[in-house]
Amino acid sequence: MDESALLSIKKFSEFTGVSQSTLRYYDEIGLLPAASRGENNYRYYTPFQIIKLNYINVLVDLGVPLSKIKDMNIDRSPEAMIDLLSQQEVKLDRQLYELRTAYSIIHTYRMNIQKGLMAHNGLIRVEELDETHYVLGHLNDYDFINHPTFYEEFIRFCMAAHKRRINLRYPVGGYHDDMSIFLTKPNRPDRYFSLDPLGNNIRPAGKYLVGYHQGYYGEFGDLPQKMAEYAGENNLVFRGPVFVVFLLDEITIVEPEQYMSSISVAVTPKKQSRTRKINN
Amino acid sequence: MDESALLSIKKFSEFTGVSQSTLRYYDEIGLLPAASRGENNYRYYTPFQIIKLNYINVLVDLGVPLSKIKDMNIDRSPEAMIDLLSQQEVKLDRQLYELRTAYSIIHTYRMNIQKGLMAHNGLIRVEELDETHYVLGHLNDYDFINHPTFYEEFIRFCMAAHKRRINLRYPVGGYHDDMSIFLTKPNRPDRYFSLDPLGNNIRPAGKYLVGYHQGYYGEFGDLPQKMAEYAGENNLVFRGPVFVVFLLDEITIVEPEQYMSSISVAVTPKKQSRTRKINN
DNA sequence: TTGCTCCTCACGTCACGTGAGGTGGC
DNA sequence: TTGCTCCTCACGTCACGTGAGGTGGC
Repeated sequence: MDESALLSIKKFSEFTGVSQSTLRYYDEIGLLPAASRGENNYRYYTPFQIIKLNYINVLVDLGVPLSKIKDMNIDRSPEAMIDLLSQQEVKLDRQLYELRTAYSIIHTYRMNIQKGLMAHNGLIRVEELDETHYVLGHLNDYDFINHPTFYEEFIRFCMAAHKRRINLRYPVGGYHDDMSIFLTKPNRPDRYFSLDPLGNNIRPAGKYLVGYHQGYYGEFGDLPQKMAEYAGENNLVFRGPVFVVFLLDEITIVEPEQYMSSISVAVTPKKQSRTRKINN
Repeated sequence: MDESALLSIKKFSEFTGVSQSTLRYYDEIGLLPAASRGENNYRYYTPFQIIKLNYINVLVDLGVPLSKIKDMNIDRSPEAMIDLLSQQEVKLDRQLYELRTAYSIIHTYRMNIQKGLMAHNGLIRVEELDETHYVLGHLNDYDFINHPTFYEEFIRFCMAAHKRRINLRYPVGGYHDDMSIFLTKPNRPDRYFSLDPLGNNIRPAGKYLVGYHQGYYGEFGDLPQKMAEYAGENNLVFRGPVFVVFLLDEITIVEPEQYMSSISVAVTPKKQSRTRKINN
């Protein structure tokens, strides 16, 4: 190949799509030194180096650090390359897992915010909810301290969560063993839970009575009673635990009075002759 | 909440899983200032700040820059949060695409290297190959320059590839229109191609005669003739283009004499009475 | 005196991007 | 003289991690 085929850094950059500053950097660290230097100290590259740079780009895209690429450059072999590829694949697996987690966090938060925006204070209605996974925290103990409030037990839950490997990246809510307990002590959930999609606990799909309340954590006003009345009027029986989820909280709202939470509890129709539905 | 509940930086770090240096950094940039400073200038945090930090962690995990989190902290609203989540989702989509590409590059390279390691010079055999996608380059012109070789046309292909948006991250090979052309000019492929899985061209699944050659690019010795002889002896007819793929090349091998390439061409049994298979 | 927790300050990281200020040939 | 391409050198980036050297109370 004759000298006339030498490429200036501008041409080389254009042919490869790699910026001039990157080429100078690769030259500086010895990863891809210019083939020669002109009298004016200009860098000149051979077309052959396009292939070399291309190979570097492959490894860069795979997330291999430049220092490792340099090492591989000197000491390469099929076996070493297979090892390197396998190592990178493990890293990619980790990244993929983190990506999936990020997607599901975004999904969960966006759903909650949207529900919060569409609700209004005191709204009560029956909703068809999908299956939801979650992680349950420890039993709350409201006697351990002189002034045990909803919020302080919640802090305790957060403090314990890290040790118990509960993922607090997902929204957290209050869990009452059943509706009668919720009615007597609405601001003292038996436990807290995290809406982790990888959690072992499952809230099954089905009909739920959902009430929405605007205001600070754990203060529900007359909403619990209203929900009980609603159920009575519509011949619904409460089944299983009560879930309190914070749809709009300090993450999105400045004023605590505008926080929005939802209370969900599974319901089934009451068995009685008036409904003519004895065999359901 | 009384003062006794204040947490030293060590405790706060333990409860949240965030390192002390990170906490000092968040304090420094005003993202999460310590609730108070002791007489000895120690940082003290309130348990309430666990929730705040937790919220910061969520956004950090989503890839939001700290400066943006700080802005959101001051000026938050459900709508702003939904916007932010949607923006991050677009970024994640991009990352996911790049991850998938990286996986398929690793897969392609590893397959090639493994095939190269298992082959030996002069090996010829029929293989059942899967469907493969690829991108075809321009028609090579061996008259444009005084000394046109396999390698120099390859360089031209690389130089043109970037402009034609051909992804050179995948392995590249030589393409001959059919076996008769390959037999007359084995070192002058009609085109080059890139093994891009997103390419529009498809090499269908089926039986291929594959020959392996050890040596420098474009020098195949008597392998083309041997492949033709093998086909004749085994009553095989060549169909369609010939693909030359570099299994072991400068990326993995130091000595050019040890490069390994494969030549693949589709084959079908010759229709003749001796095989008693007239109706296939 | 030793050990512990905390502090600040400075520097390193990684792969470049971005000027500032200068050169050499048309 | 102007315009173009190239050069080197220094500094910035982003989110911390890692010492060095010092403090304060038991």
